[in-house]
Amino acid sequence: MTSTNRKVRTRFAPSPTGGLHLGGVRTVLFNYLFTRQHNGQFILRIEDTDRTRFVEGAEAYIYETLAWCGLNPDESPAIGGPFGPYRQSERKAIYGRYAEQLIRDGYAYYAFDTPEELEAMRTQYKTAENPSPRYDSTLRGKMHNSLTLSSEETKKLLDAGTAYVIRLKVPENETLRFTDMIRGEVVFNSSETDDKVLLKADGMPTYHLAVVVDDHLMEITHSFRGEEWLPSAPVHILLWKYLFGLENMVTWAHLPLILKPDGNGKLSKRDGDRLGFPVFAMNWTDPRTGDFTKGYRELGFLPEAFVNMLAVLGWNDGTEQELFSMEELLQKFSVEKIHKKGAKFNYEKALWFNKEWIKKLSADQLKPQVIYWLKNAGIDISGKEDQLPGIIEQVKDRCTLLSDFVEQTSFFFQAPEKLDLDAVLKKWNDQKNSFFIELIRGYELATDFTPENLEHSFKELAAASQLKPGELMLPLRIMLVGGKFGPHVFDIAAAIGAKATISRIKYALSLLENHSKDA
RNA sequence: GGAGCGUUGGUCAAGGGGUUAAGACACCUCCCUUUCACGGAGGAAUCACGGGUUCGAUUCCCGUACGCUCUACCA
Repeated sequence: MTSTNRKVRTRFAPSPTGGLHLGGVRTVLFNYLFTRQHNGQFILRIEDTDRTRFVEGAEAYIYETLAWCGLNPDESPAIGGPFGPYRQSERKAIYGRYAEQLIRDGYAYYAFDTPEELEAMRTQYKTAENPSPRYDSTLRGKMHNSLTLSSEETKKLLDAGTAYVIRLKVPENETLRFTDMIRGEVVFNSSETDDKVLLKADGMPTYHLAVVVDDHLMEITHSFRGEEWLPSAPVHILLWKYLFGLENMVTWAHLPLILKPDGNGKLSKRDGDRLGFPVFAMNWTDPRTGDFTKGYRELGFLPEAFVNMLAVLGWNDGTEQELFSMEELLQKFSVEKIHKKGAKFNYEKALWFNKEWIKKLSADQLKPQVIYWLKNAGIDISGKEDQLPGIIEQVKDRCTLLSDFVEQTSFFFQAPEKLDLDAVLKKWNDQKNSFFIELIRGYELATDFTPENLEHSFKELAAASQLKPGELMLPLRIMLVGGKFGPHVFDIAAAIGAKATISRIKYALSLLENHSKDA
């Protein structure tokens, strides 16, 4: 009946008020997957009708986030399209016309109540049973509007330039229903919704008017939005009915919320700050306050992992599979399998996804990212680029975040800055010291510096010195790597070469000697 | 207060009238590993509660409880 024969068109309609929240990106993802599966078009529309909340740079941030995630729109303010403009602030006149039309048709009215009057109404009618009185059919007769005023009075006020809003005249006791793609049929009674403001005093529309008008004008067929919008669906249903016909209404899908890990409730940026994980996709600095908020990208997440993690937060294909590439998501995603229940966000699991994706990607695929992180950390890899894929291959199973590549690979390029001497000091003695002096001699003479040869001569010397190799390997590791981590120690020695190996051993020996003296 | 939505292990979840109720994260034990990881083996749930329907309900229906969202000239 509705849009089955129309070309699928969806939209993501964020407000440019700050960084993009996890939930926002997931909404984009589901939009995108659904749209691509139906060979439709995905539109980015900027809902900047609230001038007071507009934040410079937020729109650019949105483009960058979508690009990073590989979720680019087909139409947007930046790239244009046949249904522009795509910024609601630039469509102001359009909404005004529809609001006036609603008034002419008797579905809306002018309201002149000042904020103070509204406040007075709320306190006056507030009772224990009704803590938040609404501007609705029961009360509008008592307020200052074109329904209670004579048409002459109304005209006079309008002509005098009196500030006004246009409110929807919500009918009494009307059953309003629609079929949600995720929840099935949802029913409301119109008496439960108030006379929502459609057009604000500054002439800008509220979300309710703008979303319906634009969805119609932009020929949107399916609308994915967060569950927090469900209670305002009756307003939108009414608007569709009065303006464009219920038969043309978009098909809605109200997505479950992403909840905070502890306790309950919507996940907010503050929860991330409090619990120590990002909620925004990328770093964000509020230009007004200077407040800085960390993002997933800069923390060292791969976009593949970020998208994957979001996809399975509230969706699952019914199998055991958890790791999905974008191609697989495009193939397997289905709205029917989106959950109804909100999911508590689990950062540990998000890290796990990143770790899995680092393991999953090849060294070549990881290489540009690793180079970026190493350069950022001031590590000079010049002359060793060719070795990088091999090095990445050796350490990638040990990395959870891309940033971990710095610690896990830096010792291949430069001597460790700090040595975990405590790890060796406890069991250090002259015998071991002599062993390493001998080892240096041996390695200086070594012609074939392969891991196998190095290990072989190391063990031979250990046996000759009557020492257990196990007690010597950790010291060697500390000397070369700086700490108790990393790939096999002889692989590292071979990779950095004889010269570096020997100088690092010598340097460590000198430190150990000083410590022994001190003690 | 009201309305709407929801309720399978600590978390994410599969499943769905008859099952030993999958799997993953985290946690614990062990194996592998002369580091750290990877990997491997194992450990824990009568599916919120109460009624129905049924030969049989975690699965269907109705209540209850609990939770969430909304209740702005914000989206």
